[in-house]
Amino acid sequence: MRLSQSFLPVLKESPSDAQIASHKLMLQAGLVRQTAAGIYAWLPLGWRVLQKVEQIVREEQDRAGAQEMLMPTIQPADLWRESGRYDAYGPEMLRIKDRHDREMLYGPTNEDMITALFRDDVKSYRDLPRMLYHIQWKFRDEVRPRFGVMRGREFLMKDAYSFDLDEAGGQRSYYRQLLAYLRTFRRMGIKAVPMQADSGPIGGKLSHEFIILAPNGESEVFYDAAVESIDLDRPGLSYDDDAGLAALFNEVTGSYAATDETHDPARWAMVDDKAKRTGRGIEVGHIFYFGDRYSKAMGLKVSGRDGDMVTPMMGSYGVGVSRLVGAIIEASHDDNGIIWPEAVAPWKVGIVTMRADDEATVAAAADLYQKLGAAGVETLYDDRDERGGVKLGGMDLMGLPWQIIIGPRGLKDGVVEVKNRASGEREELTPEAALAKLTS
RNA sequence: CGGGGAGUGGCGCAGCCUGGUAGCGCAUCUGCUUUGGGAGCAGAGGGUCGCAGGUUCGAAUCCUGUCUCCCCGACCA
Repeated sequence: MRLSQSFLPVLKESPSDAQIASHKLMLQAGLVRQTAAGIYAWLPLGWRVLQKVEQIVREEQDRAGAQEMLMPTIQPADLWRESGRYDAYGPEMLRIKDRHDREMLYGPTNEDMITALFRDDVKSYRDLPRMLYHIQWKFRDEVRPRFGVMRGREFLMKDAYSFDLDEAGGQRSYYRQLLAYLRTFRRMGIKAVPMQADSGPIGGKLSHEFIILAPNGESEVFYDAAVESIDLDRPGLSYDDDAGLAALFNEVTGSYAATDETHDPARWAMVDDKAKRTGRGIEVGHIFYFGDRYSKAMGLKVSGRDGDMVTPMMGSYGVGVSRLVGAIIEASHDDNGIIWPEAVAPWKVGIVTMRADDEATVAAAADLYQKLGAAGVETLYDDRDERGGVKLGGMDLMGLPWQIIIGPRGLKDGVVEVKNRASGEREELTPEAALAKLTS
């Protein structure tokens, strides 16, 4: 992408609305614009990142054996009456009426709908187990949205649902998602710690939330460093290996990890002092096993092996996709701007010309831009007629992992500068060497 | 929902107390000079001061109502 032809509005000062780093940076670097309280438009830069995050989530769900589908944002109220949640769900649910005065709502989640869909077409134990997911916008009319996209009213969420014949099967599905989540967050280049969670109003026995550590996190966290070093690539750990999955689960639950809500000082005291880790965190995922809570209420039954009717056991597994974008920034930035982990960066490389009026500079930049593109490296080329400093500041703010800085001074010696955003390291390389380095 | 704060060119703000017809920085546009970490000079464009009433000869400014946004708390992916 050539910056001169793009819509990437970067602000010199950050709007006064924003309070925390990620929110400020998202506005300043032009990722989002607020449309109403807790509702955001995603501009090209933010949208690219959001899609990267979404794609990682999607790939890991697919690997775990879940099938993607798409359910609507608008749902009929009657669906929620069936599960008994329509009246139970508070004012966070956005209730609307269509022109025929039918009661509708903008979905805050989809357990009810998926249960109905599954019920209507699945009749036999042979069709179980199944795991389904979709990535869709949700709306929860929070009393007080804040922190930008981390606590918005409208948000993009991946929610998966598992259907199993019995509790053991449900547990297996849960373990699979646990592994999928650990792999998902690791791929994004962030540290997300699984913590035993209170399963809350949904009810159920198994529940974990995944917390990204960030100084501005909403809750305080306490955990044993051992949970950070779980090997996810070891032999025997696969989605088809029950023993391996169970071992993983034991490893996760065997180490103390809790937020302030569930913190147990007595158990905490038993953790080795050297392994104790505390800090603040942001919840980016939550997995639940809730058994027959919805299947029972909504009459989901299948014929069992012996001809009897069986009520499937369910679980649901959420990832706050849009929230993750904010959370990643919260966990990865400095005074100059965002520092994207490469896996979610909007572009891998940014090219800056220090002198847009120097022919050799522009030619070298255009050549590198073309070659990087041909090699499949996502590159943003700042070809604007701006001063070097302005462009460098912009690059730092936008946080692309690599910058190639090209100017007459270096070209005189046949080199360009390659800068790593995260470490700040700079190297002077020939354009060919720079190309080789960034395409390898 | 309780408590606090704010709405004035695109962004950040001053002006309001003590009414007299709107200003500053940045951004934008034009020209010239500049050019390796957010340039200088000269000029230009852009605002019914959130909205609605009221007081007054006159309202950004005073009064009433209303909407929106932000912050703290309670609540949440």
